[in-house]
Amino acid sequence: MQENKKRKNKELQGGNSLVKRIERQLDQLSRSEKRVAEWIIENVAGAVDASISEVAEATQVSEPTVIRFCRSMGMTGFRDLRTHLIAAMQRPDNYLHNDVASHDDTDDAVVKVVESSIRALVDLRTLLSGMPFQAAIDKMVNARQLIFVGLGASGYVARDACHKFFRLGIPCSTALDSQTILQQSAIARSDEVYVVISHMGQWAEMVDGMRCARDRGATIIALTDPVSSLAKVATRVFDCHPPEDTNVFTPMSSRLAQLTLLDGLQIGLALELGAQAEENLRLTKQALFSKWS
Amino acid sequence: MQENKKRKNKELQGGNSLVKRIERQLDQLSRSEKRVAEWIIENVAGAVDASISEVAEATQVSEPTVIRFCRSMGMTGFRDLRTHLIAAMQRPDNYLHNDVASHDDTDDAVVKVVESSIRALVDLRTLLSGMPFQAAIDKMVNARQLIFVGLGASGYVARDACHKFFRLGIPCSTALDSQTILQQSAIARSDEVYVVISHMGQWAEMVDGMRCARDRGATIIALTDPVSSLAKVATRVFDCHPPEDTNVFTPMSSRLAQLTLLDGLQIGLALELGAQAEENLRLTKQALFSKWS
DNA sequence: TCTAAAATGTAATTAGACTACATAAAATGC
DNA sequence: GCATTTTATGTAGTCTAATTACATTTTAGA
Repeated sequence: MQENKKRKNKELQGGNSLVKRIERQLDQLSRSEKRVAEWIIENVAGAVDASISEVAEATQVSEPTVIRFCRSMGMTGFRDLRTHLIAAMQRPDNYLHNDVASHDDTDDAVVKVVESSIRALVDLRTLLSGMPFQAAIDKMVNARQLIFVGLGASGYVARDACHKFFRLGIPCSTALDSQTILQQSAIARSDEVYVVISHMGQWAEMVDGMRCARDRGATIIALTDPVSSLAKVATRVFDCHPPEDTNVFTPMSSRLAQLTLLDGLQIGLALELGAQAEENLRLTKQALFSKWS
Repeated sequence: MQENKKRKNKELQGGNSLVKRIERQLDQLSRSEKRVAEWIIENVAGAVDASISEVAEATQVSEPTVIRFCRSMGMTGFRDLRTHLIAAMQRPDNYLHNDVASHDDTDDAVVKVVESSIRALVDLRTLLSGMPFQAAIDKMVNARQLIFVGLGASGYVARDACHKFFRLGIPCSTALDSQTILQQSAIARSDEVYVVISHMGQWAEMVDGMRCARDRGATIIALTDPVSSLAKVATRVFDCHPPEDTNVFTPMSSRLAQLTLLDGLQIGLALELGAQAEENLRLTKQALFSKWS
């Protein structure tokens, strides 16, 4: 008993993912157990929330068979399996891609949305090393002003970023429509940094404006598709490949990656600026929190 | 010495967020519930393996009291609590590693930011099962209008959501400052749905406005801390616990969770609305993409 | 084709989670 | 300080999930 408990804990914390373990043993299972195994792999997320009868139902198998499957996997029972599944879900690399389909029920769809968002960020993590954070920050440190540029949905990202960066004590503004972009860039200065967010990087007015600003000596940092015309105009490019548009139900997880990337830039800049920026951050937080505490 | 030992123990068992959340609410609990809370904090590892009767036994408290404690913590029940404890156990002291420190270099900091964002979404994933998606969507399906409410940083989330939902063909608007919120809610109707985003759920004007709208029969869907006063006023609550504010360099990953959650709601609603909404989504995408293809 | 072993299901059992209601304690008003 | 309401807690029972024991079916080998 004592020993059992100890072992369980060790496995919980230790590396090897349960999902992979199931996959590995797949062909040593009987037909029914295999069905259970496959369903769980397809549906790790759902399995975590399911009761034994729901699993039995979904796989067209009897309840004892589900338990037998658990035992075959070396667990003491269903409860134990659930424990390990929950643990496995805490490792983001275990999430697989699953498109939302029109026959999905609400809960399935929601789970798929969240998982696709997680995947977007996991993908981002692998791309980080190729991104010019230090170069971008070096430009920002001495900037007179940061201007965040984005049209449509990217405008919301630009706004969010502006709101984040201003808390460092740097003058920040936004340009969220063609007119503003063109006017702003017409008076660009070499000590200004434009942060441009655009999935496609193909809007003519935006590219024109940025080219103009660039010609006037401003720094253009673009979060965009690296093959776009915007990327060609930019001083530095952060590779945000556009969403592959397979499915109308696919959410725009790419904007989460952009937001996170901008979070990274902001934190990086804060570190570079040192004590003064840190103090500014502290003060802006405090200004809100002191309302209640 | 004694205290030192205790503290060390605590750290070992979890610098994890759930334990912190329990600790934070400790003094808002009744005497018996507090005993349960304290036992769990001292004994996270054991609590994971325990059944409800074992917890009741160990704390000298009745079983329903244990369940009441779970509910007080914003969980749906004991099973739910166990799920969260297991999830929390999976990151023993990683939090220390994930916090950006002022001596980090840029690349380290950026990686930490991305990982903490991933963490936020993985946490969201475990919270999903307790969230009233279907109920919220049922209300939205027949709504005359959706009104997205948020102040400050949450305002950006509200805007983003508004922009997402309107593409389904539903009338959508935003209320992003106290004045607008109060005026809007003064004329609320029973066929309107308010979607309110607020970390703390404590801004008096917002809570007042929502109470008023609720009294007039409107549906209030709140993305907020489940123990807040906003939550008490809301028709449905999506548990978005506020960020534990340890560090000025911590990015607001919680807003990523909110955005993702709203993505899920929107997709779920699209599925519920069926072919017409799907067509609207397709058309709005096309309207943008036809510019280049 | 028969037999033994393995696989699977049925039905009953047990235990765990939860609810409704009752009682006790505390807070509030008079 | 007593009555009244509110809050906190426990008791007993219900319901559901997990598990076991046993029966039936399927499969593999002689």
